[in-house]
Amino acid sequence: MLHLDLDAFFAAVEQRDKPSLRGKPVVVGGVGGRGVVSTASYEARVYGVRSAMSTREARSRCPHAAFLSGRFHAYRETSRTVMGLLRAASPLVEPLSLDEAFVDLARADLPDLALETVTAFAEDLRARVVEATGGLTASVGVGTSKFIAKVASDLDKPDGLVVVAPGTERDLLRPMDVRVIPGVGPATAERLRRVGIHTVAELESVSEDEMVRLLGNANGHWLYSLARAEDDRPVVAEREAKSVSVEGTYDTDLTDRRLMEGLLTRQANDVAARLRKSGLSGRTVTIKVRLHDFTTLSRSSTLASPTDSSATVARLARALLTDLDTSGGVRLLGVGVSGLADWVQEDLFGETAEEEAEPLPEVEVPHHSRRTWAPGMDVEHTEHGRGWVWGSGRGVVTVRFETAVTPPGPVRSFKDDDPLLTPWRPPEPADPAASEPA
DNA sequence: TCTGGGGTCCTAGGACCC
DNA sequence: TCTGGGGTCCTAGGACCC
Repeated sequence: MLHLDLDAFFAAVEQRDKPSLRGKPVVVGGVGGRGVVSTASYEARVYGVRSAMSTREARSRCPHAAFLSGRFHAYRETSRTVMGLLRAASPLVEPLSLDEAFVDLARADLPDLALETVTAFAEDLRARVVEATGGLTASVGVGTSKFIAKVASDLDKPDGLVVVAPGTERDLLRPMDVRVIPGVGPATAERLRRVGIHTVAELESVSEDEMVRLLGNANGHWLYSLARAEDDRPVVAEREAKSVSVEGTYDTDLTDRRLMEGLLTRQANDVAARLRKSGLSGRTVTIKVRLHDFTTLSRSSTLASPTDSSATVARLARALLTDLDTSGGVRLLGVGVSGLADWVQEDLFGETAEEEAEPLPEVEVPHHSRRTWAPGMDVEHTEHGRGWVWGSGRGVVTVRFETAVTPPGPVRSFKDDDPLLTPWRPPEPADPAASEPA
């Protein structure tokens, strides 16, 4: 088994495409007030910047780094190139993410699986990755199982290769922290720590029954095996999606229910559009709500038959919100669809099922402007999203949001000559009553 | 203004059916 | 009158991964 991991992938793509960033700290991730680091280049890691760290902290540790929000199209394209390279080497390739994959070497075109053969093959593969990607390096691990290959690829990062000889697996693992085992995260590690288990060697001494008692059925059996380097998971080349979801964290907490409904509607539209694009539909709609204090709630509802309709997903999502007390403020909203079924479009030709997105509710926004707000006028404001005027009254304008991202508040920057306001355009969807000038 | 977004899998309780 | 057990589906929450 071979595991390949592209080094600091997102940051490396940025440095490849923008020569001015080469040799400099680069941080890719959320750049908003509540963003986190997705990838830090090795130059940034010197300053202690790490994945999953808040961007705020990364900025304080390394203020001179380039902070980028990411160009996923470029990452996807480069990933495709690498995966193509792997698939040319073996028909059995399992991508784990854009920057990682397992390759079944037993199915590769190799005379044998001797250490020298496999080592030469892996070195050649690494060289080809550099060539095909315009300079991106990969760390590779090879071993007798997925687990060992993955552990091995981590041992000599970046730009390294480690081949673990058969028979040496358990000796390799014994001194390691239990966290090397996939599935042992912070919570499990803490549970183990409390009973005095820190290393794989210590884990080995626990009976299977005790392990199950400690960590539950699935995790107990799983850890018992992996502690002994027993892992016969096959490479699975094609996996079917089980859910599709969209979520967003807002720079300031949401308090306006109408706005929350509008945001859920937009997310539902996005999710349903993605379902249609991939020819899927699902029966269960789930909303996710993270409150100001980070407690996370979910509510779901299952339909009798699968849907890919924006209107259905949106209505269900809004209805599910009704259940929840959001008075303390909401930092995250999300919509997901699961229970997916292949769904063959009835009319393969003829009218493409270009479904109309569910219209977004309007939101009342107080403003401090003497301007006349004509319905249909575009409202562009980075802090409050983009939309158009739906109606207006004294000191208040009703905005139908297209892309609202934060809750409405006083619209400070709306001045009479505000460049963010553009001339009238016809409202859509047309509502005769609302297009009367105010 | 600590704490992303897209996922997967597991657990546990309740409803319901046989 | 009191008490079954297995299986499936649904819901909510949590751990984990990259």
